[in-house]
Amino acid sequence: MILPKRTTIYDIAKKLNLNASSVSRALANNSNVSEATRDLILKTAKELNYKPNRIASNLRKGQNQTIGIVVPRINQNYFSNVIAGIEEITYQKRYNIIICQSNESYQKEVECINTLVNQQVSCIVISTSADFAKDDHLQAVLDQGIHLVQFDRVAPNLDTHKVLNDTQEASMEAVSHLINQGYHRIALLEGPQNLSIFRERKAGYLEALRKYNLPINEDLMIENAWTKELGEKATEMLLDLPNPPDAIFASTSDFAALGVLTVAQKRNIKVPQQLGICGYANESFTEITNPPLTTIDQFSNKMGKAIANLYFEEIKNKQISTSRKIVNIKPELIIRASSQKNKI
Amino acid sequence: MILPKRTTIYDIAKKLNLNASSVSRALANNSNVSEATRDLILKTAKELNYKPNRIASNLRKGQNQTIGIVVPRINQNYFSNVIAGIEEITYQKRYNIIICQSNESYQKEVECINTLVNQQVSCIVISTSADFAKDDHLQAVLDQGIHLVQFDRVAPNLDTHKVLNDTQEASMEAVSHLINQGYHRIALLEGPQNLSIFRERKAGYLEALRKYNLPINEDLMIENAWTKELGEKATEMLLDLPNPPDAIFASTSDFAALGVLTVAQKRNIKVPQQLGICGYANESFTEITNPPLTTIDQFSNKMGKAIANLYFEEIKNKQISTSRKIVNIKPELIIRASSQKNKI
DNA sequence: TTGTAGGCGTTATCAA
DNA sequence: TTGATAACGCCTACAA
Repeated sequence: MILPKRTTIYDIAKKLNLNASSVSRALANNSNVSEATRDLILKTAKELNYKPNRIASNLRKGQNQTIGIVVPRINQNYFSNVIAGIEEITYQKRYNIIICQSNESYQKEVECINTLVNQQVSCIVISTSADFAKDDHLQAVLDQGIHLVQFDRVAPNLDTHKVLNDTQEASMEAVSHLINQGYHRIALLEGPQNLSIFRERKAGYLEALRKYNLPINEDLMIENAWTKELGEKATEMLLDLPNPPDAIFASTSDFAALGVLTVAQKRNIKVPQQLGICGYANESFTEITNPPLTTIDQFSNKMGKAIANLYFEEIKNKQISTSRKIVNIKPELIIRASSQKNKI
Repeated sequence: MILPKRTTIYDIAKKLNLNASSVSRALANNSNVSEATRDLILKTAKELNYKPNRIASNLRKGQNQTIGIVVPRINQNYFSNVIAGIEEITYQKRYNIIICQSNESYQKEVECINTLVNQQVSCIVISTSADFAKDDHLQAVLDQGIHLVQFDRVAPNLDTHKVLNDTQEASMEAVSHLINQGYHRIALLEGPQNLSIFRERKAGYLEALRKYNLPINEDLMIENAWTKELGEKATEMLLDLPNPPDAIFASTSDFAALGVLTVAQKRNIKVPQQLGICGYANESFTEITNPPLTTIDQFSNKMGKAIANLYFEEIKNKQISTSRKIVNIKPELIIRASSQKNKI
């Protein structure tokens, strides 16, 4: 492909009988250049339609004004909102973002990290894939001298900057709310327990049961129920129990909660009278189900902004090895009709 | 910030008493290097944890293996699906994507374009903002020797590669379907008419009315009704008419259609018996409203893949000025209960 | 205030 | 098959 040659600082310099370094200084607009020549340079730069070559600049300066982001799926509400939040801040700071998706595969996650390292990004922001196994690849990022911020799904044993939801407390609150509404046999839909966030949500559930002296029943805790379909299957199982639950906390996602609701409607079980439901994530559809779903808002957009701000304010100019900062965004229980037995 | 120095090809060369150019050749793994030395080089590269510096490589090669994407909002279902589709392909080709959002602002769109041009991306993929005014900034991209692919919301007068839905035909089909279901006073919720896709959707609506010899009524066409709230307001107005519509085609979005449904429910108007509804975009929630919404699937993920494939197969190695390719992805009418009066 | 020169890490060309 | 060298476009000591 033949590209029309771009104008460089040399072209500007030549036209004005100046040296390229003067042009560089003028365009950086901080150093010592006489006002006259600076104006002249800026004027001809515009005339010649000069666009700075960031690649060259980055190579010279040894850094890329870019933040790399790795998420399981770009087109999942939660993650796209986090990304949008990050972008809002990075844009103001004239940083770029490069986005990769791991597709919930550890293997691809490793490859994504490699790409970003090769691109010399200044910082990598990551939420790990579901089949997260080891954290060597993340350690390697730090070893390469690249900043690392983990969010949401984090490697618990790796001491890095993190932006988290207090997911255990939120789960505790949700289950406590169900109990206070008069539900006493509360089932749990669990996510993959290799991810700490799902372990924490389970811990919150157990904590609430203990707090209210309710029995802990293994039959009521269903593993890996984190899609609508798996939520449906789990619900079928639960409702077929000799002693079925009177409420289900879909700690994995609102999609699972939707699965619960679907099965309840199919079986003509009244929600919330006969079955209470609580989901997780405050997906937009939870408002419009019938009845609307109680759920937990994670403030994904705010998390994104927190991640970016953490980088610019606390991390950017520090050494890799110092001071890990943990930011906690408090999630919020959104109480809707699907769990309000008392109100009926 | 003090970075631990990365290993370069020189480090490898020094260790092996070779020249950097040999190392470069070995790593590029195509040119003429003896197998023995190549193996040696690859081995020590791994030992020294060598990571290629893509920035330097890109500078030297005068091209960035990166595609820049500009969309109104990252966290809108349609766009995040398109992006996910693009990423699937670019990832295989070892390209990166840089994503910017214009936030529906023309001003920010121009700035995004500039950033991407400065980053020397190989190609810019764009869907314009709602207050799209001029296409100078897009023309400028081409003038800079950067490939341009427009999708969905395109500048109609700018002759570039485009990936489109045949939105007029889809609208025509949708309205024809409503007519065939027995609705005869069909209202239209319009999007901003400065965007060609919304003009086309209106054209499809008018085409269907003409085809079936139905009168065209200005009162039934509501401008700028493209959010849930605006959809609600528009519906209130329409239902207050002396001669209200018996169906509403929310050509702008499913969110607007949801607004229609909300107002209908509030007024105890039965859907689809008394009011037919059709939305646009096949958002995930349309399946679970009560009744489920008839809508149009745009195959956003497929569009994303088509965009990326178009670039790699048709554009990448050609000159900017030659052969504009237009790819049409046929959208599909998804018929659900909200428009099926006949079935009742 | 301006000019000179060297280098960031690669790759491409030419010569050996 | 390998080595030497220049160049991609920019920035920054240092000298003038």
